[in-house]
Amino acid sequence: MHHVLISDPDLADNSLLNKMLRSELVNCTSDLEVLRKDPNSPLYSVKSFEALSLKPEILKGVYGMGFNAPSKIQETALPSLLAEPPQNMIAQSQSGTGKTAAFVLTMLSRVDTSLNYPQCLCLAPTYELALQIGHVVEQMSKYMTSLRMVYAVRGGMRVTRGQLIDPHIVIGTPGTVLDWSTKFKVFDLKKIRVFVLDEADVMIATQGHQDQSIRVQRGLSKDCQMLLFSATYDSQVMKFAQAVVPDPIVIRLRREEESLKNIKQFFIRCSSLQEKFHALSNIYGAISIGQSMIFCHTRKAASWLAEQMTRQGHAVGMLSGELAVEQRAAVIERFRSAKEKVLITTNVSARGIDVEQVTVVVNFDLPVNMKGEADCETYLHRIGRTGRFGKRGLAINMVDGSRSMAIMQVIERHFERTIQKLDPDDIDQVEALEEDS
DNA sequence: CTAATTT
Repeated sequence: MHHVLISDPDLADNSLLNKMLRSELVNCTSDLEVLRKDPNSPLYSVKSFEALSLKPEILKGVYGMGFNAPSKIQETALPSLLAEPPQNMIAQSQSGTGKTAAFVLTMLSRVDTSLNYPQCLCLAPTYELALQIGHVVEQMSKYMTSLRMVYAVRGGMRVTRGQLIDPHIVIGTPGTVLDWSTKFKVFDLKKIRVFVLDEADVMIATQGHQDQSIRVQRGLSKDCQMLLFSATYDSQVMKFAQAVVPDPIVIRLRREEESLKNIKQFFIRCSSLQEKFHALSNIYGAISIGQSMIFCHTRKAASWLAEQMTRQGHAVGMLSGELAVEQRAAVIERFRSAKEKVLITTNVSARGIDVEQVTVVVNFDLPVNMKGEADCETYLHRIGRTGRFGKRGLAINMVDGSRSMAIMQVIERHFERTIQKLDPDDIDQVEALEEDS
């Protein structure tokens, strides 16, 4: 039945879509919390991509990516994302649950490829994340032959002041997008119909990219659909988000710690930097960890550690903001294709980066904020690089001294999950863990 | 120099 309907070109029509939504969809799942302006209006959930009456070429792209059925967040978010009139959304869902596909699907559904100007705009906090989102756009739009996309990132395409660009979708980092839209005027923010903020909490946080993201947002038309996605929003940021986004549907996980269920967390107590390095070197010397990411607090620490590990004979990659853009693309590509199994990095890779083979995350330095306090949001994002899509993962925290022990305990209490002690000399412990996970 | 962002 569905297939007959999909082949009908009229199905792109949203009034038909709405009819279908009302007749075929069931109530939303119980572990998501949904807040709306009018809590009495019906809310729908969808169990198949067919039920969304997507354009056939988009549906083909979705299946071509190996997606068979909507993920949990997609079940609830997609009907609202695609409904007419467009609705704004603030969505929270754990790492690796299909947020990117959800908003890319929305952009592709709303774009009109017969109009040769940008209609969808997506902002991400880093260069690597912008590339990753772009890859999802490319795959999902494989059968939309006339669709064009462009990256607005540092070191990317050069533009000329006043010379309008014609891609339909712009993916970029905040500074470059702001330059393109306001300084160079190569596209009109007023013509954007879907605006996506990925990793939205860090994009609007005072200590993050707030200025540039909000300046872009203020240039948008009143009726532009605004979508905010992230795995985490601290209460302040959520409050600000709700003040900035008009009448949003808010979809949140009821329990944050759900996302930690499949990740085993450990700590190793050390007394100095040298000791941390030796403990780390022991771990990597004794066992073959699939693929892993090691997070450091500073660029300097990351390049120092990479050098030390290399000297010890480990093949490692290093990624931080001190690299040139071309180098960054090369490093992430080598890591993705498992040419290098270990990536030593900073918070530049804490969010969003999706490399399926990553089974271990090491916090060589625990994440702290500007004030030197535990940064629980970043912790969750970092260890969320593993255990994606319900797979098991391992997180190892290197603790040196009482201050970092206190930081770890704050994190432990925040998530109400025990972080077990690991003896750095007892490698068998780790091996057993690895087999487990 | 916390990290990221600022073609």
